[in-house]
Amino acid sequence: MTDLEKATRRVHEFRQREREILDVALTLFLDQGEDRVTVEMIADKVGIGKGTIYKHFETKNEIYVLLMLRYEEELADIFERIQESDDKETLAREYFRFRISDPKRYQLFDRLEQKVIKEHAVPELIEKLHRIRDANFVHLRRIIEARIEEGNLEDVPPIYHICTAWALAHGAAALMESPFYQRLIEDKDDFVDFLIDIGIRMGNRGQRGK
Amino acid sequence: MTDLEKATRRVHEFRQREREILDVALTLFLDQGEDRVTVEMIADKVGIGKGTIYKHFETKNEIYVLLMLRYEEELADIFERIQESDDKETLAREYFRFRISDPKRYQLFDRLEQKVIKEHAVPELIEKLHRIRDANFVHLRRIIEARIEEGNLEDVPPIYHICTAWALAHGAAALMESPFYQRLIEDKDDFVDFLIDIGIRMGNRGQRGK
Amino acid sequence: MTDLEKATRRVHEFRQREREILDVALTLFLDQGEDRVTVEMIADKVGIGKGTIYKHFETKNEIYVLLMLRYEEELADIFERIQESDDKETLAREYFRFRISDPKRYQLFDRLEQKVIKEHAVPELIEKLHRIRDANFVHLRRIIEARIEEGNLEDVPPIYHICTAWALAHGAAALMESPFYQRLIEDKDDFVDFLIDIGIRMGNRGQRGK
Amino acid sequence: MTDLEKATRRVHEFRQREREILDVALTLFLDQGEDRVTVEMIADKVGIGKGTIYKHFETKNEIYVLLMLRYEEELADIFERIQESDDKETLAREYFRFRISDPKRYQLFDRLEQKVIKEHAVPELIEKLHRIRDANFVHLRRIIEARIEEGNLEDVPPIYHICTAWALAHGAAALMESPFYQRLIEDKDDFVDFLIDIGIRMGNRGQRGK
DNA sequence: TATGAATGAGGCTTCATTCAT
DNA sequence: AATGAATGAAGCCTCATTCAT
Repeated sequence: MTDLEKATRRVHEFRQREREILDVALTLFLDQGEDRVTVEMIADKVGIGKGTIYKHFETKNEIYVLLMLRYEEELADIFERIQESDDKETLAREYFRFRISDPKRYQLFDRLEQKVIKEHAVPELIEKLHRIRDANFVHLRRIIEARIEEGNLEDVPPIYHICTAWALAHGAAALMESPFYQRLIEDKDDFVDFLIDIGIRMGNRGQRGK
Repeated sequence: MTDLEKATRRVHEFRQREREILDVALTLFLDQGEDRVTVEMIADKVGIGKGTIYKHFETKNEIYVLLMLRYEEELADIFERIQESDDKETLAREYFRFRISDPKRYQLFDRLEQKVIKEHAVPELIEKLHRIRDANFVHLRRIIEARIEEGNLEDVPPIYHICTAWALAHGAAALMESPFYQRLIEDKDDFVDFLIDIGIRMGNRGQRGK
Repeated sequence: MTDLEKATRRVHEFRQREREILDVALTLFLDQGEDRVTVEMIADKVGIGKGTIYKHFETKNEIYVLLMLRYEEELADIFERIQESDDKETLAREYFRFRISDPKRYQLFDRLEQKVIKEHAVPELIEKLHRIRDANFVHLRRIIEARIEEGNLEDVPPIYHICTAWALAHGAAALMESPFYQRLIEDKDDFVDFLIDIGIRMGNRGQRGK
Repeated sequence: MTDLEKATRRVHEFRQREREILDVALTLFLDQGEDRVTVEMIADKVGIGKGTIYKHFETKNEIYVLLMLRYEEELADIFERIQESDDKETLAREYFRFRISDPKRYQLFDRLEQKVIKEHAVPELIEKLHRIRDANFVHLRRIIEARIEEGNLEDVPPIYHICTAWALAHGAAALMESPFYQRLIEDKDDFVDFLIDIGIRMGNRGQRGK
């Protein structure tokens, strides 16, 4: 094996470990709440020393943001893959399903973002996060605009439709987790179908009062 | 002044101070985030000693929940006042407006509830909180049922409509706060009208695909 | 009723309340440990205000010492009553029985005395406590001396016999409370008889190695 | 130096520091009373940070119990070393001397055990403490049984003799510390000899009233 | 005289981060 | 590069005592 190969492999292993740390951190955060999870717990579960974590990430806040970035990139992938699809509804449906499917994770990220922003921590990463979201937005906006042009969606600024969808998805994620509301819904699958249906049609033309 | 009057006044002043503490706490929590606000900061701003806070509330968690209770009781008042109204839509509209009007507060409470529940703290108060919510629910449900009977709303379990509305309101509250989405909406009032309109009609009969 | 009578009665009620406070304090201390019992708890159980306690006693430490004084005075009463008795052994036996009979109380006082002395609190009361003990000592010493003269007890300084008896009684009190040792003794009454017997005879002449 | 050696040395140093902390804690507890000694004071005297203490011990209570464990293990060592000795009295004499020799320490532990048990803290360590005591007991019991068989000790359950000895030793330890009794004994050594002698013979056959 | 709200010093504990090895 | 012992700021909470009414 050449030195180059060795170096390459080392870099690869380093990245691999990074991913592993993030995976473990996410699991623990979801399980116990980010406040109860210490850096040491993460290190222990990965099987490395606490100091090693700090070779990969500057602060705990950085871990938070990197997890959010991963999430947003997954979302970007979905957009990418579906882009070409002719089905005008699939995108919206996928978007909702992805966002609602793992509400705990989404809620976690929501909390984390608020916390990190409040502390003005890792501003460059936050910047990057917002850039990716912007990009994802562009995709959404294009779809919306097309559907408005076709006369399917009410002709308001596209951002209105997007934000409304975002709000419903966000609220739905919270709903799923709420122990209070949870116990009042018997057939969860049926309800989710109902909700998604509403989400998809709620901005349709002719749906609001004339 | 009789002894009784004195005692009554003292009780009144005690309650007054309690309210004052809660007001200050809420302001600080909204302003700086509950984690950054220490009990001492609250005491300082009220102009009392740290220990005095603990004459009124057992723990910081109790302050959290009492704030949430106040919120939910305000909501109950709204329901009470509107109850008799004939206007089938007013209730829903008021509900949305109240919930969306102060999103920061709502988000705060959402975070607090999750935190308190995770720590299994002050379970009796949490219990009480949920009881009040249950009561508020009953009002909502009655309206929904009436509108379904009139044939205005799609005939699914009323809870579906309620939860969907809850989700949209919750998501809307979050949306308003999101620094990211915020900067993309120019005419906020117009958008809120759009959103509330959607909220009110989204479960209307005949709106979903046949 | 004359003013004098009124005043007398008031004084009497005041003393009565004082006794009541001490009774309640003792009960609570024995039950929950002096550290866990707050002045407020005592006031609540007596049914008076916290401030009232401080009309009767300067500090919590004073309550401690007054309880110890009561104990030592009870002991003095025993000595008084038995004084005239001819039975040379009764006194010693009574002494042991009294001391051992309520080990929890004795242990409490032991702890309290150490605490108060360590803090150099209420030195006059501590002084008084020691004076009463001295007086009780005199009684004990007289008996011991008489028995030595009769040739029943080994002829060492009387204080030796007294201290040894004190030590055994003290240790016995601790023993009774020890959860560890407690479970190893089946017939407690039988053991106490054995112990008292040993206590009474342990300094008898001719019992030590020649 | 190999990595293994390094690791070994590091472990050794860690244990060493642990011992150091316990030593300092004991000194301070004996000197000023456990309640007046804060964790910070211990850290300061050892010359380390407050947080470091918590790398070694979970709570202040754990420090308490570990000190007690050390004491009980020293006792076990004494038993171990003397085990083979033929001298039937040496064990008892050693036991008494050890227990009485450092009364302040013994009293401290007694207080600590009561406190820790009352708070239901570190139950596993308390469990372990009791196990060691049980083991020490077995040694004592064997000796006692042998002496009963030889006809030297009164034939009552061996536990009676043990508990009586325990009580006397415990009481003697308290006695030595009592500022009150202390000033009445002039020749302390002579008295201790007397006491130990009594301790050793007090259960001898034929000593109780026929 | 009785009250009880107010006080604030002081204790224990947590944990993100640093740095010498 | 990896480690993990050390750090110390910071937070929550307790409670004996005071004092104005």
